Amino acid sequence: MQVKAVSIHWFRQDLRLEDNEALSTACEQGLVLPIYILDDVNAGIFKIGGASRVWLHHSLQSLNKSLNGKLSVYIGNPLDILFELSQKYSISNIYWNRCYEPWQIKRDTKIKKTLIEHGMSVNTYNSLLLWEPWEVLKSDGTPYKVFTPFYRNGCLNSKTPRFPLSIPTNLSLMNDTENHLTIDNLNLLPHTPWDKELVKQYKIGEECAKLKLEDFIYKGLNSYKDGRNYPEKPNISRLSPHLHFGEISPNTIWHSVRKIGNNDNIDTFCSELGWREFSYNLLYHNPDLPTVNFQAKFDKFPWSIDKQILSKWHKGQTGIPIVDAGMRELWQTGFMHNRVRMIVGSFLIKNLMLDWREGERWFFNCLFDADLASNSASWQWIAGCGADAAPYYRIFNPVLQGQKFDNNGNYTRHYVPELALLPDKYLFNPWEASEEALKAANVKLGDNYPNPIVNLKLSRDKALAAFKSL
DNA sequence: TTTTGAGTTGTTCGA
DNA sequence: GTCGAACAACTCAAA
Repeated sequence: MQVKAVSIHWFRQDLRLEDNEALSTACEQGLVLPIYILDDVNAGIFKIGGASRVWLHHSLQSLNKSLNGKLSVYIGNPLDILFELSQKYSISNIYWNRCYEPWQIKRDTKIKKTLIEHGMSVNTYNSLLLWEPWEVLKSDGTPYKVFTPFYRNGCLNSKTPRFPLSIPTNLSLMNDTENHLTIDNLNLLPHTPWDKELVKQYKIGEECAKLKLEDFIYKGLNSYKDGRNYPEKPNISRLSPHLHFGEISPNTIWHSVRKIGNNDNIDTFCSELGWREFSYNLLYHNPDLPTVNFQAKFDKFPWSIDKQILSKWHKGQTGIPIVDAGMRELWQTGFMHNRVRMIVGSFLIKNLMLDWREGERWFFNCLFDADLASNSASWQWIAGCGADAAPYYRIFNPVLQGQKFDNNGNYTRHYVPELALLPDKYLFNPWEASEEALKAANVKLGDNYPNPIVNLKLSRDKALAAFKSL
């Protein structure tokens, strides 16, 4: 007699066993069929980017291993797949953890409705956010637009985030034996093997995420508040890709850090999780956030369109060392330090005057941690058109930023080795170095390193005038 | 309804 | 070299 599963657990952005409320609850009911569905159909223009696919591939491999090879994977429209599976194995309980991107909400609402109409039970949980976006609202019932009150009043003054659940001990799994699709068949890896070098730098999966958190608490957290600004220092957690795919839950991170105690470093780190919540909250209440200026007055901003200039920004060939270092870090590692994200973002928008959506698109495709909510909220923020955004006159000077936050030049020299021999004084502004200094460092501007593609002062003044005219 | 205080991340200029 | 003010008023949140 065929053994019948009681439930399906549909893995999405919760690729873990620990603190997975939907999975734990499904396991309490009995035998579970765990599945993953690659859905590029419903995602449309928001389907996951190139780097994220690579991460996803390895994360699924890791998850499958934790599930003793019982993960069944599919490509296609989740409604059809769930419906077929439930018919084939007579399963009437479906479990998943909620996702919050607008296209996912639309899809999942329809799936839930249809399945319920067919007599099934659909059980959904929160394992991605600390607070539900529809629960954090002002007293008048409308969403927050400023971070500090959102975080202090909306989040910290409301209920304590759920304490993490342990790995289910009663994990009893089956797979779909008639499905022969493997994780390799999802074709998440690129045809040209650019991913090999990138992946070498990471350990992907739930166990590694947990170790990384412990390592950060031990080595990075103590000087987080200050150290997080320096791209060369080991004070950042680098948990973002793990968090995006749900290899670790925000609750696990929150409570692991909170139980240590209270100090500025811990508070600052927690507030970064708060910024993630704020981004999700903004996206939930403003589904157009990835494509439309949050502040409508920016709709008439005179963005420049110059594919060649944009391409130089992509490649890290702008002639501005700290900008090129950041863009090359992104290309070579699938990650960019937050301080440098702000610098390259400010440069794209306020010096090159290119549309923030160009930067958003590039980041979304290149970042392992690409996350629709965080990415769009952050680009809108740096562009000045977002919620609680940087004022327009707050334009980063990439020379000063380099001198201040990469003060020994280690970061810039690592990613822009052609400038490595320049003394600190000229590392961030080689165009101001004397002929002799350049020659001594074997730098030939316009030859082995580009001249700056814009004049920083003139472009700054131009941007100030354009923003002021709004 | 009105009022009041506050608002992630910066730079430049002039005293 | 250091420091405060200006940038420019505006919107938001909460009492």
